[in-house]
Order: sequence, then structure tokens, then C-alpha cells
Amino acid sequence: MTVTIYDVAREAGVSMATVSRVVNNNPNVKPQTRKKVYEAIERLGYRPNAVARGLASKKTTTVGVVIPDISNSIFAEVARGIEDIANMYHYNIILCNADKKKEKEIRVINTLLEKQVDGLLFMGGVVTEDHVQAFRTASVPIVLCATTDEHGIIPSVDIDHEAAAFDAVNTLIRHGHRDIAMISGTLQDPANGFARFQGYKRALEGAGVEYKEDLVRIGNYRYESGVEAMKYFLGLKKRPTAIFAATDEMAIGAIHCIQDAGLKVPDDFSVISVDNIRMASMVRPQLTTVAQPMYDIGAVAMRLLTKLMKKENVEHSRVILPHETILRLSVSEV
Amino acid sequence: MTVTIYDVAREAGVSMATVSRVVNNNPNVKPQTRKKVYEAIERLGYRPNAVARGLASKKTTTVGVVIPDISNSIFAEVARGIEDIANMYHYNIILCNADKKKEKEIRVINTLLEKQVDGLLFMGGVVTEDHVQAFRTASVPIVLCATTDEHGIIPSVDIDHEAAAFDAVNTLIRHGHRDIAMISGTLQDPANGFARFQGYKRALEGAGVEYKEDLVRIGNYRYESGVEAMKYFLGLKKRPTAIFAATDEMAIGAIHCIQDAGLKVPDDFSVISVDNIRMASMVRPQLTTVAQPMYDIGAVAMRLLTKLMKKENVEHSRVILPHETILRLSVSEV
DNA sequence: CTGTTAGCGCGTTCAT
DNA sequence: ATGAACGCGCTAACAG
Repeated sequence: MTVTIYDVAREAGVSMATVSRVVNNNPNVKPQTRKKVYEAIERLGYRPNAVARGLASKKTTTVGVVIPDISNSIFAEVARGIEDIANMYHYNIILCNADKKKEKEIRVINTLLEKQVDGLLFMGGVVTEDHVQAFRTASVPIVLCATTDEHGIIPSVDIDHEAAAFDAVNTLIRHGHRDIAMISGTLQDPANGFARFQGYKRALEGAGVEYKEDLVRIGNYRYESGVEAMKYFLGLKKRPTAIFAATDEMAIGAIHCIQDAGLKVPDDFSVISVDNIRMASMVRPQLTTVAQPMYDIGAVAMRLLTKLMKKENVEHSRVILPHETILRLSVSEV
Repeated sequence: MTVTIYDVAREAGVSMATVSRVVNNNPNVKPQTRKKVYEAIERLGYRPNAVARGLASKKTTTVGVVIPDISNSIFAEVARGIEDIANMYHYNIILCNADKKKEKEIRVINTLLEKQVDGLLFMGGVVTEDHVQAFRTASVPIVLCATTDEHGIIPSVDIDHEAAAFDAVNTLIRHGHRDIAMISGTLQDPANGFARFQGYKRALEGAGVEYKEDLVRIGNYRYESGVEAMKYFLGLKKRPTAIFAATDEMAIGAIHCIQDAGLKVPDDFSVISVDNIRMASMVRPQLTTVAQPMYDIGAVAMRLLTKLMKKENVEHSRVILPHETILRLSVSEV
């Protein structure tokens, strides 16, 4: 049924070892024989079996990617960066959604390892001791992508979320705002949640502004929660003049909430956030935000992983990519 | 180094066949022995090698997915549907971006086949003879996802693009519009391009409205091209009163172009499109559009593929999922 | 219920 | 430059 290397060998009148050499571009083959083999391959429609190859060589040229949710544009963008670089190095990607559920994450890490991936990319979730434990049992390199572990022992690529938030809030402060509310993510989340919240507090402190608890609402990163939070702020006796949202989506929710209440951005409220998703420049007013280089995070992480897989020694196994404030139209002087 | 089924067998004092049975949940094992084996597995930290398993069993419990671009929210949503169902049936996904480049598509189809995937999902590109040719050499089932082949010989899951466009334009007509412009995709693209354009023409015909070439612009599905097309319509001596865009993104571009020109939607122009991406309900005015069940397309396609892989016989190997017009706020009476 | 024995398709020495 | 033979880790008959 399926044509194997043996069939090709017979057809070409050589041994299977020679066919193997040809297929693997081993230079030790006479050009003439090489040609014969290629012809036999062509004639028979031979297709190398990557599974058998993987078993024999103990390499699968495949890397596993665990991702929170591929339908979330942020992660999709990172995934695209990963894929492009993987492609460049002739690796394939096994993609597993894990919905930021710890138990599911551990499970897919294990199935990925069973599949003998040559490396693992773990994306955007919280990294607990149990994760580190699972990683330890792996005999292949692992890099964290858009997240980091507490102890900083696992290679990772991410931005400095605290600093990004700090910069965002400072932009507001430089525009004269002092009553700045925040729509945060859950404080359980070390990166998008806690760190960004810390950046907010530090910026206030730096400006000598008192931190007020009722100017902070916790959302779930999504549009609707931005709307909800803004409704709350709108109901305050003393309203803030500016909103810092932990994500663009929540910021856009806030903007629409403001507009639906008959008020204006940035005239009545300035709004800033972190991420720079495509939609940020597709709303009116266009959103001022601190850009996170999503594609690059994926690309750099994958490149780092290839180095690790080749056992090259890398200088920095924890890389922090720069963020950048994109001034658009949702922030103005108070 | 790596612990194999032999090691477990020795440790548990049984044969490797028994270990294999335990690992594969074969009922023919005495509970007691089963327990011993499990303990040995635990003690040794044994992890089954899926590659070896794949070679021996000729099944990899992996399906290949070729996708145009994972960072495009439409495809990402379909991919999510695929993943969820795959997961449910314990399949993993190898994901390959192919950017709608034919040559790249053929290439990844072949590498996926080399990896011995148990099935293949081909998503959203044009299916040429060369594709069909590549599919033929495969010994595993294939289903097209969000696309179809001309001859309709390959199993597929999609919506009726022509009808969706027809419905969209008819919605406009029912609101009294007769001067309806279209922002189309390339007519080379049979589904999102040509079919939607045909639906537009058929709707006009049905209403006895003459088709005018200068009321149609070709875009590239993206926001910016919607802006460009709308600029053109704004420049017309006789402007249309309504815009039908082939995709939500282009529609949103058109809306912003209109608004940036100081005009209003839907007061000055009604706008409708096809897709229903998340952003459609996140812009002001919220976009009226014909929804395409993206998640379901992926889910149904994957479910169909599982049936094909199990060699169950399926009644309908070409499924058309229903679309639905979502009335929001971007369309009003003329 | 359990063990023995062949492969699965290919990479890789080691000879020649 | 080429071939013979072994083994990668596991499943799948077949015996018992």
C-alpha cells in the first residue's frame, strides 16, 4: 500500500541506506546514484514517513505551543510570530488551547511531551509550582511566552508590564490629569493584572497623587467589563477625568460607555490603555495606548527556543521586549 | 535515559505486552496486575512515546490544519471551533499558516501528510486542480473548511456566500434603498469575493435596479480598503444611499470614512456587510451584518472529519451552515 | 488473563 | 561511495 524507502531502493537498484542518504541530503552519494534515486522517488510517489523518522532519529521537528485562546487576537498575533519563525527553521507547530485553566495546561503539556516535541512554548498563563514541576520532567527546552515565572528560572520573553502601565498613567499625568481611575484585570494574574496595577500605583505615587480604592474596578479584560466599570465611574459623585484600562478592549468598552452616555472622549474623559490591538486604531476616537509587540514576542520566543534546541548557549534567557506609547486621539489636556 | 515500556515491565514483573494493555485501557488485565503496573509507571515516571505508538499503530491522533492566517479573527474563530471538537475526540492539531499562497498551501499539505496526520482540514483558500491533486495522493480524509472546491467532490463545510450577500442587499432594499454600492473582495476569490458579488447583483436584479459598474469597488477585505472605497463613493456626483461591504472590516472602514467626512451612519448612508466579527458590535453605530457561524463551521468540519476518520458513512459530505441577518444600528430607511 | 514474537519505516554505525 | 544489520518504543496478532 504505502511506498517505503525499501520500495524506492529496489526500484532504483540501490540499498535503503543510500535512499536514506539522498533523502537527508547526505553529501556522500554519487550524483549519478542520487539522480537514479530521485527518479525512483518520483516514479513511486514516495513520501518520507516523518513518524518513523522521528522514532529513529529522536527528533520530530515539531514544537508544542500551549496558548490560552487562539480566538483572542492578542494571542493569535503572538502565535503568528511563533509560526513564522518556526516555519523559517522548518519546525511545525502543535497548537493547544488551554483557556488559562491550570489543570488543562498541565494536561496538554504532558500530551505535547508524549508527542516528543523538540521544544515547548508556554503562552500567557500563570506559571505555578505545578507548572514548573511539569516542565522539569521534560527533557526538551521550554520557553515562556508573554508570561514569566516568579522565580525567573525558566527562559521567557515578555514585556515589562509594570513599566508599561507606569508609562501609560504617566502620559495621563503629563496631560495634567490627577483624578485617574483604573480598570484593572484580576490581581491574581501576575502580568496583565497585578503588574499593571502596580505600575498604576507607582505612577500616582510619583506624581504625589493619593491612591483611592473606589477609582479602581476589576474587569476580565473584555469589552463588556470595560463598559461595566465605566458605568460605575460615571455614577461617582466625584468623577475621574481620565481612565487607564489594563487592556485595549476594556478601554474601548469604556469609550463607548462614555459616548453612549452623551459624553465625549477625550473632551470629558481621556482614555489610555496597554496592548495596541488592531482595533485600537479602528475606533473613534482612535485609542492612545502603550503598544506591546505581540508578533515580536512570539517571534523572539521561537527564535530563543530554536537556539535552546540546538544547544547553542544563549546570553539572555529572559528577554524583556520594549513597549512604546502610541499617541492617538483619546487623551487630551484636562 | 528515557524510561520505556520495557523498564516498566521489568519493574512491575510483567511482560511489556501487559504494560501496553494497561496503558491502552485494554480490559483484559487483572485489576491486581493493573495496579502493579500503574505503580511501576508512577515510580519510574514513565511517559508513553506517541511517536513509537504512531509508527506501530499507524495512527497519530493528530490532524493537520492549513489556515490562511491565524491572526485573522475570522479564521482564528474557526480554528477555535476545530480545536474544541478535536479536543473532545482526543485529537491534537498541527497548525500551518499558508497565507492563501497556493504554492505554500501545497507544501504544507505535503509536510502534514508526511507527519502522518490522521486527517486534514483545509481552510479558507481557493481550491485549484493542483490542490485536488495533492489531496488525492493522501490516504487520509480531508475536509474543506470555510471554502469549497468547484466540482464539489471534496467534503466541505461552509455557508452559502451568494445567499448571504443576497440577503444583506435585500435588507437594504427592504429599507427603501435603490442606490446601493458594493465594496467587494477580489472576484478571483470564489467564496468571499465572487459569490458575494453575485448575490449583490441578483438582489439588485430582483428589485429591478440597474447594475452600475461605478458603484462597485474592489477591496482586499481589510479596514483600510473599506476606507479607500468609501472615499471614492463620497466623490461621486450621484452618491449611493447605502453601502454593502463584502466583509465587516471593510464596512467598518467605510463607516469611519463617512464619519470622518462629517456625515452620519445611518442618516446619510446605511451600511451592511457579511461576517459578524466581534468588532461589529463594538463600533458606533453597531454594525448590521449577516452573521457567518465561524465557530460552528470549524466545529462541524472537525466533527465531519472525525466521522470520516472512523470510516463511518456520512449522509451529507458537503454541508452548508445557515447564516443569519443581525439587525443593529447601521441601516435605516432611506 | 498473560507472554512471545514480529514488524512499523527509517537513521545509523560499521564494514567494504 | 555503498550496503548489511541493528534498534528506536510500541502495537498487534498469536499462543498458551
